[in-house]
Amino acid sequence: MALSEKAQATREKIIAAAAELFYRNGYHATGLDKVIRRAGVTKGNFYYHFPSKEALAIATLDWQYERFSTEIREQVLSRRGNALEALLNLLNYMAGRQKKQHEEGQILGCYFGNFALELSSVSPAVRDKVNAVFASYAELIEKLLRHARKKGLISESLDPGQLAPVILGQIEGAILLDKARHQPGNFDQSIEFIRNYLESS
Amino acid sequence: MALSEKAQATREKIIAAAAELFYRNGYHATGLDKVIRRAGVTKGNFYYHFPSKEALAIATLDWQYERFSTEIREQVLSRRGNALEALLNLLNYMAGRQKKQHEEGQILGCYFGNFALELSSVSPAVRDKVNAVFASYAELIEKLLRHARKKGLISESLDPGQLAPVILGQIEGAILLDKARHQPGNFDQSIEFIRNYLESS
DNA sequence: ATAACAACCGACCAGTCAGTCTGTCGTATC
DNA sequence: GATACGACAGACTGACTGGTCGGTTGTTAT
Repeated sequence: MALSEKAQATREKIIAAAAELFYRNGYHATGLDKVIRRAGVTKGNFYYHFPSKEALAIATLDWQYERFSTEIREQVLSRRGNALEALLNLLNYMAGRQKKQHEEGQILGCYFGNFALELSSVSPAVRDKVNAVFASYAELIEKLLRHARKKGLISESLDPGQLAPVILGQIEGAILLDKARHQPGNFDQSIEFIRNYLESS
Repeated sequence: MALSEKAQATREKIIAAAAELFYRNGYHATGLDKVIRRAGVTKGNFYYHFPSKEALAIATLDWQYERFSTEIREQVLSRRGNALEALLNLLNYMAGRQKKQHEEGQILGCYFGNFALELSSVSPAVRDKVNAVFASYAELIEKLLRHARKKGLISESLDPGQLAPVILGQIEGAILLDKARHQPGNFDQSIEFIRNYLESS
């Protein structure tokens, strides 16, 4: 088990390096050699841990999902406030990430959205994984909307089940536009729009 | 000029082949050899017309923009109806394209959105081009909203300049989600949402 | 006829791609 | 001390990458 811990650390080093490079340059534009050099690992070692580059991609998706989920849980959902505030805090938190990236040089977008567009028409495995991630986030939004509705924070006429994917799509689209524009702004505007819609329907 | 016409035809053959392959498999996943084989053209001929693969990508973006713009103009905007109906027709027309793709096998998404996410953090030239395309579409939406507002079809309280990018983002996001889900549906739901919002604000 | 040039041909290049293979090292078990 | 195995090393493969280059064609102007 002592060795297994070291192996686990190696595995994570590879995933972390790959996630960074995939995020920055895209999947196809990132060679395996770059990944293993950055991870400080050899070819043989890589293929001991992963059967293929595609498997690595999926591992990074799982890893990022896990990281991002706990980040949200700790930084956003743990804060006190009602369900509607929690939802808006979540959106603002993500917008803040965008802005931070912009200050650091460039907006890299949504890790899952990037993979969705680059690979989902070419790799079913990646598509399924990305899809599961989106479904999970839509579910979170739906849950918050349901709570908000139950507490009377948003109108009874709003359908959380229908609204949640719309909001998720709005977010992904705003991130895409901000990445293309190389400047944040669409995201904030979308949040403002959603907030206004939810509060005045 | 007779030769120039033939050369122009060759150039367009290359662009058409590349656009199809880039759309289907992505930019990096598409080798130049595949492009020239599909276009029925040789390597030398290709590099006579284009200085690089990146330049080809930009040419396809221009080409697709031109094609799609005239398609919209002829199929959607020429039909009679007020500005609000025109906007909704436009959205429904795009949703119809999605559905057709789905019936043909798989949803390929938005050509510009795909490039935006795969290349805009890596190629400034592509980013600028995609950005110009988005700006143009946002402008079209804004124009329709302004007309609709002037005619009293939508509320005075709605700001076309702010709303247009939000709607564009909503569309791009819905397409992304549909592509990831391998199934249309989000697009229609988004249209329904937008329609409802515009008519009842 | 010939010169000039636009358009095209395809062999070739160095480099990179994902992936394979043989082998080694350290540790744990017997 | 031998055996076994998990973890790693890295040279190597063949296919493919984007891109180059010397040469050929077809047409047009002189």
